Amino acid sequence: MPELPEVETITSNLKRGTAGAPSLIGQTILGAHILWQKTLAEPDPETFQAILQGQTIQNIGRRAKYITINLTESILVIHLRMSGDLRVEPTQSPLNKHDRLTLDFDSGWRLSFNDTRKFGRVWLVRDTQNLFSSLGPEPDDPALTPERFHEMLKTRSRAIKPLLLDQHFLAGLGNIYTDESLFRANLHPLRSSDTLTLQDAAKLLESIRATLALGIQNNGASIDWVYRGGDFQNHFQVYQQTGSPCPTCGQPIQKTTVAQRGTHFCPHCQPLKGA
DNA sequence: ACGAGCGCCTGTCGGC
DNA sequence: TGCCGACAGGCGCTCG
Repeated sequence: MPELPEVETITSNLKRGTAGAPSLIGQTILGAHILWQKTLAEPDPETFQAILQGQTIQNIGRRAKYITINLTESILVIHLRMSGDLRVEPTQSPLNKHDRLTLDFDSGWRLSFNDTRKFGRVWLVRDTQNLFSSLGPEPDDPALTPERFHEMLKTRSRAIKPLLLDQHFLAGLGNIYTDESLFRANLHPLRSSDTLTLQDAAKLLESIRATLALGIQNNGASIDWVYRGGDFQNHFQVYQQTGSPCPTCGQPIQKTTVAQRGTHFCPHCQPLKGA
């Protein structure tokens, strides 16, 4: 499910609260329930429960596609992977199908990690250094200038789509926002990264930022049965638009496979140069 | 350094 | 209707 905009939406909902649930800031943890063992990456279940007990949520944030929940003495880190979701509901309400891990708070509310495909992971750590040290920059980092981005692209010789999907290169993009960003930048998904000019790099960076901002503005994208509440799927220009006319030129959008991922693009607006 | 293939999982959809 | 393969918003691993 989630790429940066969806994770950002979920994070800010937890932090600010919603119409149906309070903010988690200030809530104290009574206990944890682990319903699927492999969801907990570290530490072991006993240590996890013992450490969490009695800790209070101080802050909630996001780094790349990770959600960070700062507690009194530890940090709870959550990655939703493909199908994960976080829900805040009354402790008395029945568990949902595919709930994998839950936290009960003293306020009578519960945070549940629901994850159909069981790919999601939860860590409880002292600090996030080990988890985050190899991540690329956030796309909206002001230090990421067009010149710097151009340098990063030039030092690699890789098809641009798999490179953008690589979280060690740039953090936050997934399949949807990569396809949409490349379309906006008029770049073919197989274009080799070291052939981009400074102008290409600047346009790509601007396209990534605009696409992510639009995604966040629309609370992310809701597709299939997984994530609900977002509207960005109504703004897709190429993703899942196979055969539909390109919004710019009218030629049919094509679908191929790049890096084992479904890839949507306009062959006319995104011609392949320097593959 | 790079890309391909696969594993991890459950659910949905289209074709027959 | 039922079965079966393809596919799905992610990512870490091995291999060549």
